[in-house]
Amino acid sequence: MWVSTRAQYGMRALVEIGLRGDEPTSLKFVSERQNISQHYLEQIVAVLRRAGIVESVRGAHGGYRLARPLDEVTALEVVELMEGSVAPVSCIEDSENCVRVGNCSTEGLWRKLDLAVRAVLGGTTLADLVAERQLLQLEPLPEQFAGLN
Amino acid sequence: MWVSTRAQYGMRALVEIGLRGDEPTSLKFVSERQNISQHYLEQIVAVLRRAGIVESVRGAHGGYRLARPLDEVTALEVVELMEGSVAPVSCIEDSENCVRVGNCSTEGLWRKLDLAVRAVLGGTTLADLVAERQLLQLEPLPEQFAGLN
DNA sequence: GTCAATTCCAGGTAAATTACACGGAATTAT
DNA sequence: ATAATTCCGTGTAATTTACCTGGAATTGAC
Repeated sequence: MWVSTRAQYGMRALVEIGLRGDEPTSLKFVSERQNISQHYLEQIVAVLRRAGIVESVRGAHGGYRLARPLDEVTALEVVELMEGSVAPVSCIEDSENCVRVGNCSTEGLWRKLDLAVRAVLGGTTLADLVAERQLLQLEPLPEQFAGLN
Repeated sequence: MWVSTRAQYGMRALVEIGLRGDEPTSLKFVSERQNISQHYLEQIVAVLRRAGIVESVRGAHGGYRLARPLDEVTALEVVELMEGSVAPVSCIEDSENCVRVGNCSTEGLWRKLDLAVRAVLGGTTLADLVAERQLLQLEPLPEQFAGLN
């Protein structure tokens, strides 16, 4: 039930980018604040760009900004994009994939799990995460967390 | 958000074993009915045995039976055992693991996800799965599914 | 007491995935 | 011009996954 670092980093990067509104946010900035390899971030954000979640501004003082309003990007969309799928087992996505489909003792369980995951991720948008992040920033953070979260 | 085949196979094997009550069920039988490599099953069931979920009967006509009542084995226990953990990210299991803990914009999301997964898996026992399996068997299956599910 | 059916065990392994790094080309504000 | 950035293809080490191999130990049936 693991979420890859690609998806984790993608989410954290989007919050960072979303937080700064229309001003383009550079990956150098994100990578420093979030302690993520810049080169790795490039690959991750490239996927987000091709999917129309962020848009890029090239050149000096360039960076990325959200291509859509905060509340129109769900965590489900992001995780599904970075992960390929959120389904716990292959037969749920791709019914053809399994001879047992419709006749399997565990199919119902995985289906319930899939729905629960989709409910949580689909019910959370970047707007929620940015809001949470801003709340956190109100309380001054201890030194060790400076520049993080 | 993937569940490994180890966990999938483990669940299916347990349903098969649970279905036959006190009579020990051989892995040959399980592997044929469920189309799972017998050697791979050995490794999986060995883990279940060491965890006290099944017990073995050695020798001819041996096999495995459940070590506990059907309704005292949750899917959560099995998946957690086979997978090591069901947490979506490491910082949830092991708070020490993350400098950002308590100060992270995405922590809440992963925590909600973890709870939802635990609710579904923890709310399902082998008794539920065996019952579902028995319902399926009432309707005669098409030829191609004979011996499956 | 032999034989067949089984669990038990200690390895090995090929393929895929993950989480990056490397090196540079193209673009643009200053 | 220069410096800051995105963009792009490729490489790679480590880990994980999903198995297989080859046997030893145990036990019921005859």
